[in-house]
Amino acid sequence: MSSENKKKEGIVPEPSLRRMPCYLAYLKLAKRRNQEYVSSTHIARDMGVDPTQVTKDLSYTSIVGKTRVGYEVNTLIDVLEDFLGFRKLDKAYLFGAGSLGNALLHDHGLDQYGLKIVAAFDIDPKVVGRTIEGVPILHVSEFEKMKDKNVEVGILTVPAEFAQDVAQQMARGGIKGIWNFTPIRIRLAEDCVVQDTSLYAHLAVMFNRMSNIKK
Amino acid sequence: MSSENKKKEGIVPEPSLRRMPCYLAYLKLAKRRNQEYVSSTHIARDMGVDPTQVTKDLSYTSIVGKTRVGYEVNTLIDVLEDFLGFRKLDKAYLFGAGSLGNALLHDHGLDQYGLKIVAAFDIDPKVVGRTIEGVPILHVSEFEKMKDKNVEVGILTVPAEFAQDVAQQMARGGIKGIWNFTPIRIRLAEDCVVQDTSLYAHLAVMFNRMSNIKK
DNA sequence: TTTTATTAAGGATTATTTTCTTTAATGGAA
DNA sequence: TTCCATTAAAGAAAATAATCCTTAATAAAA
Ligand SMILES: NC(=O)c1ccc[n+]([C@@H]2O[C@H](COP(=O)([O-])OP(=O)(O)OC[C@H]3O[C@@H](n4cnc5c(N)ncnc54)[C@H](O)[C@@H]3O)[C@@H](O)[C@H]2O)c1
Ligand SMILES: NC(=O)c1ccc[n+]([C@@H]2O[C@H](COP(=O)([O-])OP(=O)(O)OC[C@H]3O[C@@H](n4cnc5c(N)ncnc54)[C@H](O)[C@@H]3O)[C@@H](O)[C@H]2O)c1
Repeated sequence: MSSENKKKEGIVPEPSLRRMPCYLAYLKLAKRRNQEYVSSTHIARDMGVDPTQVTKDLSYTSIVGKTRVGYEVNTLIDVLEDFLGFRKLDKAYLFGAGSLGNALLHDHGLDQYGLKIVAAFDIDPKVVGRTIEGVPILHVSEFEKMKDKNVEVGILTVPAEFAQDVAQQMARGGIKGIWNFTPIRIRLAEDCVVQDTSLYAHLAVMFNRMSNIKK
Repeated sequence: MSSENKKKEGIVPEPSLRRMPCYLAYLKLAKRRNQEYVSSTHIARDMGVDPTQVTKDLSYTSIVGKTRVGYEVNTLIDVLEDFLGFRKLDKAYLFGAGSLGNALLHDHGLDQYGLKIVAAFDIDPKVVGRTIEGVPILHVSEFEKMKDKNVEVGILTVPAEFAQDVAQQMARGGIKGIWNFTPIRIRLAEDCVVQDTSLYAHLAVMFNRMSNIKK
């Protein structure tokens, strides 16, 4: 009888999820300052957000705060990292070892946040066969043969015109989550999550806000 | 009498701004297929969004659609690129030439979307003085002396603990828009825009949605 | 011990964003 | 020509998210 509700219940709003890594970063700085407890009031003041928004966001996790004291910093860090999936390391394939793909391959920061690129795929003979930062670049045709059940995340950095096709290929190959850096909206079956991260979109917002200020 | 309203009026909602680069990408593909006109109905169907959302979003620009026909593809591309600020090239400084900063320096895609990194700043003697992809890496102390009025955009890729300080330095040096890749919420005066782009936030959302599907 | 100030948490209210509905226009078919 | 199907655009309604308000708890001060 609650199966229709089940869909909604347990669903965390995207705005809240997006703020959580910010709280995490703030807490890590607080830990360095040897703070044992930190209250939503202080988090909110320091971060320039609303205090009740902080408690609401954190209430989606299992953390319980102490009245008049706040949240235990160490516990909250653990809870958040766990909740956000930053603790376990997900293996990922990268599709499209071009300019942006190369940039991501050169970046070591992601390892600390639960993501490890184990192989890259491309079609350009000039890059296929090479190795970047220890990650082999294979031809996309190799992907079909691999079917590694341990790799569920795919990073999509191919040119826009191939985005939809490659995404479908990824889904067929068992990829369950696509981190999509192209500005294309991917249409796929329900069992594959597509997370859009358009850098251009952020640039567009920044340019617009800048021109607003100049009146 | 309308000065209180002036603040609101002309303000484009962030969700709309974020969708616009997607429309642009879609239109460029349509142009390649030699489509002269494209309607909101078709854009919406292909992209998996609501048709009225498309018209609402596009109504923030100067474009006017033709009843029963749609929008002229070429005009809409021009209008959108102009509206989003992708036409004129903004010069940018990069602060923090570490793993992510290097990645951005190696990436040539941004040039096409209105952003050109002309110099990078760091404090690490191991990188200061070097050149990456033609971009010189200078010591941050050099920034103070430069005061180049033509550079209004700053890219922030320093470790979290220095983010606030470096951001303040940037604002003092005349930077009007900070593209913030750190997970820290920057607190600054009103005349400097801060655009947060936390890759971790997107990862967090993707991991969460993936675990939801697994039930 | 009593009071005070601060807090988490839950519910109510307000603001924002999305979706639905209606209207008027118009190219193309009959 | 007349009708029909499709569209942009504007306004209404619904859904979602942010903010405000209240309550109960409790450390610290008096
Ligand atoms: N470069 C950026 O700054 C940037 C920023 C945001 C988004 N993007 C988007 O990311 C995507 C890639 O951008 P880029 O600048 O790296 O382009 P790019 O042309 O440098 O790289 C694309 C790579 O994908 C490969 N490729 C093409 N078809 C393929 C296929 N079927 N399977 C696997 N690989 C294939 C190409 O050989 C090439 O190496 C584009 O959609 C772009 O819009 C780029
Ligand atoms: N690497 C990633 O994948 C990634 C993704 C998202 C966000 N981030 C964020 O981006 C930031 C940088 O990450 P990273 O992995 O590149 O770290 P990093 O340590 O590799 O690079 C940081 C660089 O900043 C320099 N620096 C330090 N203090 C400075 C100062 N005062 N002025 C100028 N430069 C200074 C350091 O010398 C170093 O070169 C962090 O805040 C991180 O959270 C990183």
